[in-house]
This record gives sequence, structure tokens and C-alpha cells, in this order.
Amino acid sequence: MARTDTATAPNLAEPRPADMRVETVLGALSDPVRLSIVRTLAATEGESRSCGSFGLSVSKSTASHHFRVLRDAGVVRQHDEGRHRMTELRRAELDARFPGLLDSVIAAV
Amino acid sequence: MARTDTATAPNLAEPRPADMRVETVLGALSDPVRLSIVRTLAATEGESRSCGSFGLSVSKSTASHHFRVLRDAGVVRQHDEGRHRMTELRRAELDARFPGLLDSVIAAV
DNA sequence: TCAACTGTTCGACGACCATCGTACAGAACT
DNA sequence: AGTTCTGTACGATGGTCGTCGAACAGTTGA
Repeated sequence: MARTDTATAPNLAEPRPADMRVETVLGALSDPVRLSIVRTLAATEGESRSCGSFGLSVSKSTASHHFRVLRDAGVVRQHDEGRHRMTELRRAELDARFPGLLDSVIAAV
Repeated sequence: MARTDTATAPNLAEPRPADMRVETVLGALSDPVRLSIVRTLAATEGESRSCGSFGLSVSKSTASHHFRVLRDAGVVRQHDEGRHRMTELRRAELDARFPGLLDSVIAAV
């Protein structure tokens, strides 16, 4: 059943760029699991991946938690495709709001 | 009182650039108090400031804790001058290790 | 010498965080 | 129908974090 976005849709809302706080973004990126998620996304820029395709070494529930932290911070965007929840980097919003931040973090060895 | 690992100097050792981890640096910068410290330091680049000159709205012990987190992460360097412990941004080391990171964080509005 | 000043250390507290297993819900495919 | 797959929600747990006050140590200056 095709459902409209406001009434019954799951809450996948990301913050607007103006509402994104740099402390929150930095906190989201300061966890090794979440950083690996972001780096995986950056490696295939523009594409979206299912949660299970990251090869994370944590449980399903923990992974789900990390994706939510990244989404709430405004780092990623998610949308449902069938039984998959696809995750995508919010590259444009991030670059506009915090120029250079994402690149420097991703490039960090 | 202050532990001495060499002869008489207090233990104010910072990590070598090669030992600095980006997750740790991001975690250090993700706290509002510590971020304000870094921004204050960046505003007067090259100068060092005493801990009390930051106008932090936390207790002495809490402030001391935050300076230590920044120092352990490699973000700042400290040295004693009389009864003041001076803090300075490790701009060169940071820029060499994580190019663009500090600038993007400081510039974030 | 003594007092004031600067900052650290200690112990404690509450809050938050990363983690997990279980249960659950929707979608796809027999 | 049922089964499998993907991911979320819930509740719990152990650890870390930010915070404070009190006590302490070193320096400076009266």
C-alpha cells in the first residue's frame, strides 16, 4: 500500500542544515563504528546502501542505534526501499553547512 | 603531587602526531566547553593563555578536566609559567596530521 | 612567615552512551 | 497461509562522561 509521507510514515526526518550543530556532528563522527559507516558511504559517493551491507561487527540493534545517531545529527539520510532501509551521505548539506569538515574527517588516516 | 615520569617535570606530555587518533580529536571537540576553549585559542593564534582567562562557566575542577582531555587528545599543549599553566593550540601538528579539520571546526557557526 | 592565587587530584554523583538479546513489524518469495 | 529477510523498539547492563566540592601543592607577593 502506497502511503503518504506525513500521516503514517516512519519518522525518518533529518534536521534542516540550519538546525545542525557542529558539536552534535563531531560527536556522531567520534565513534569508530559510525566513522566506518561514513567512510564506507563516502567511498561510493552518491549511492545508497542497505544497513546490512556495511559489514559492521556489532549486533543488529546496535547498528540500528548508530544509524539513528548519524541521521539525527544530520550526517546521513535514510529512506525505505522494500525491506531495506537505504542510507546515503548528506554530502551537499554537510558541505554547505560545515565546509571542509567531512572531507578532512574522511581523509584522516 | 604531579606524577613525574622523567626527572622533575610535571607530566604534561602530549601525544605525538602519529599517535593522535581522529576519533579522539573529534570527541574532544564535541563538547561545548572544550570547543569554546579551542575557539578562544584560535582567536589569538600563537599566543598562550592561562586556564583562568577563558571565562568558562564551570568549576575549577571541571575546567581542569577539560584542559586535560584536550591535551591528551593532542589538540593543545601546556606548560607552566609561575603559578599559571599556559595553554596553546597545537596548530601546526593538527594541520599536519588532519589537514583542514581544525579550520572547518573553528569556522563552523 | 603567612596569606592569596592558580590549578590539580580525589571521591562522588547523576546522566548519558554503546552494547546486547528478545520481541516485533513489514516486505518478498515460496 | 507460512517462511525468510531486514531492520526497529524495548528493556537491561556496564562503562564512560561531565559535573561538583573539598583538599592539596606550588608560586607569588605582602
